[in-house]
Amino acid sequence: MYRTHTCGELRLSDSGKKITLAGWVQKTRDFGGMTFVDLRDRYGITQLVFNMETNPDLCRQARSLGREYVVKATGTVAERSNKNPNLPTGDIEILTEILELLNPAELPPFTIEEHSDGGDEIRMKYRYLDLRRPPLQRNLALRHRMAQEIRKYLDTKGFLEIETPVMIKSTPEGARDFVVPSRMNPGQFYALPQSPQMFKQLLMVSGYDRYMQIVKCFRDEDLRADRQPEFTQIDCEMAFVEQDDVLNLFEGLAKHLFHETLGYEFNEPFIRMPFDEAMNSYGSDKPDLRFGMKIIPLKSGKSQQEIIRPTTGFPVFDEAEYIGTLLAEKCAGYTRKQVDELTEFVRKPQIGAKGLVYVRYQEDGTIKSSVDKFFDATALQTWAEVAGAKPGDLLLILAGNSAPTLKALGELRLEMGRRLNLLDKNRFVPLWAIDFPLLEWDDETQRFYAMHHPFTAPKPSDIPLLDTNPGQVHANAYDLVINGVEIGGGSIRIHDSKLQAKMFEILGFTQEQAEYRFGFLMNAFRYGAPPHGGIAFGFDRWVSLFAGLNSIRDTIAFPKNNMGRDVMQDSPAEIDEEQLKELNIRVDHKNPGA
RNA sequence: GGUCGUGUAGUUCAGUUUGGUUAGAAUGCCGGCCUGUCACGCCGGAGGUCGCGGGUUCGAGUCCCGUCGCGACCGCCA
Repeated sequence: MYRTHTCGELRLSDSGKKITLAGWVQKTRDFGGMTFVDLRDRYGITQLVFNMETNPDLCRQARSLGREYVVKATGTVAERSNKNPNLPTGDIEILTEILELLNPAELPPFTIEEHSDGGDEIRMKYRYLDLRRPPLQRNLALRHRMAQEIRKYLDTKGFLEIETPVMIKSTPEGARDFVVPSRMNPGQFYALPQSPQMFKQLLMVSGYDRYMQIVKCFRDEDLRADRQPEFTQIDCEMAFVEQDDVLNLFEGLAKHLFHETLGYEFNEPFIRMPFDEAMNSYGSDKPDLRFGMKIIPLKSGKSQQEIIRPTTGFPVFDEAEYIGTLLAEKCAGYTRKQVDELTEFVRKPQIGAKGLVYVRYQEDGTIKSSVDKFFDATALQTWAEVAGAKPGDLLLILAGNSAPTLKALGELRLEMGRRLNLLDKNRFVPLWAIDFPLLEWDDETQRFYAMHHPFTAPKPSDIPLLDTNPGQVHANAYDLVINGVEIGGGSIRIHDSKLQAKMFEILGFTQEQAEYRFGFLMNAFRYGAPPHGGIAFGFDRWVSLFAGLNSIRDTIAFPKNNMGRDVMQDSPAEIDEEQLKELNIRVDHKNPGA
């Protein structure tokens, strides 16, 4: 028997028990006359004690242990004379009688403790060592807990977990596919699913009216801190439901998860915010509602609003399609340097604003701005009033074309939120973003693309617009957003094969193309498809949000870096000529000799 | 495809702005001492292809060119 207990469970009440522990040596503290060894497993740390007087041989053996040696120790639980209040097992120690070395260890390249001294790069290379650290173990345990609670909750709601294939047919829309060659079908390829979208809709046709799956999905696109080439979705679909049914049920799931894993309660229903409002007030379709600071329009063609009048000789404003401002409360005291930093921030190519106009509503009631040359005090006063500014506040104004300016204001709003410390990691403000546009126009290819995916149902009242003004059609689509993070999204689907055919037509598919790619789905819809809809959540993101992480990498046991490489395995890698031959594949390197 | 940051001891970093003696610190590691530590302490020691290649120079960690790795972001991600 290797152990009778774990390293995290023994307490004062176990005193006198003869026990055996097994684990890794975290640290030895050698005092000459006596030696302490911290023994670690994933449950905790227990101190072993060795005394030169009682057993010199054993004590010398303990001294020789190195970090991360795997050992087994048998002894008696005893109360410590010096207790350690920082350790759950700190009231006791093990008077060790037998010490068995199960396996020595090479010196690890970084310290394996709560806070390692190693950087990201080396910890990724030795991921199996990093995973020994408590923070990683907590993250993976949280992930496990959440997966269990998701299955538990959805099971009580009658969902069946059904697996769908991983090798499927490539679809042209959306992200790039990862592709798998077929040896038995030379020249032909499977694709890995970007999501089980069509399969879950087919399951609805097949009568499995509540489906769920925690499933890997694959997208061959450039990566970010919150994007991996393979990631996990909580994929769900329901038949005979309307949008409200879906939102209500999965709001229940979200509340269940918050309650069970964080003990966090919501007493109010989640806010439901139309896409247009999110864009106009927050410059984002995933607003962070942990703080206010809404965007206030000062000039907007759409709303006929024109607080800022022309005739000023200030072309930046005169020529702007849109002018908007943020009210930064109590920031009138910002120094020149701070304002310059903000200007620099909005001028970064990623943000793309040309410049930043500020208006200080000073404590003494006077107003100062960077455009005093062009506007008199009365004009500035009007802006301040519209923005609801009080003495001591600062207005930050951007101008330009509507969409990019709103987006830039949204980024500036988040930057101010960070600077003013308004982003509390322990507070969660969810919302449902609803009423998304069905289609997005792409200038480059001169065609519409589905904003969600091509199976999303238009709002029934907007269907006539499909012929006259497709860009104006709204969809029965929705996103769950928490703290500015898109946690999940879904839609009510088209279940009518004629309407689906029309969608493909609007998206520029010929009938043949649609038939080739989606024929099986359209066929299925002819045999009695129920009205249905669903949602999919980014499981990795949800875990990282709950764990308070900025990256999803540490919610995944073996993640890839931002080039899609596994630096531990060193994958992807070349394969043997023999393998290629079998697959009828010839590699045409862009850079010969690579 | 683009922007920005970064690469120096096992590890985390300083040194690079302004080229100049033997490249430092902390931590880890090794040896010695130490009977109540738990960030143990004290004494001693080892440890460097300054990412790689080229160039400028009497002289390059430092300047220039190229290249590679890592990270963040924009584009992209239905």
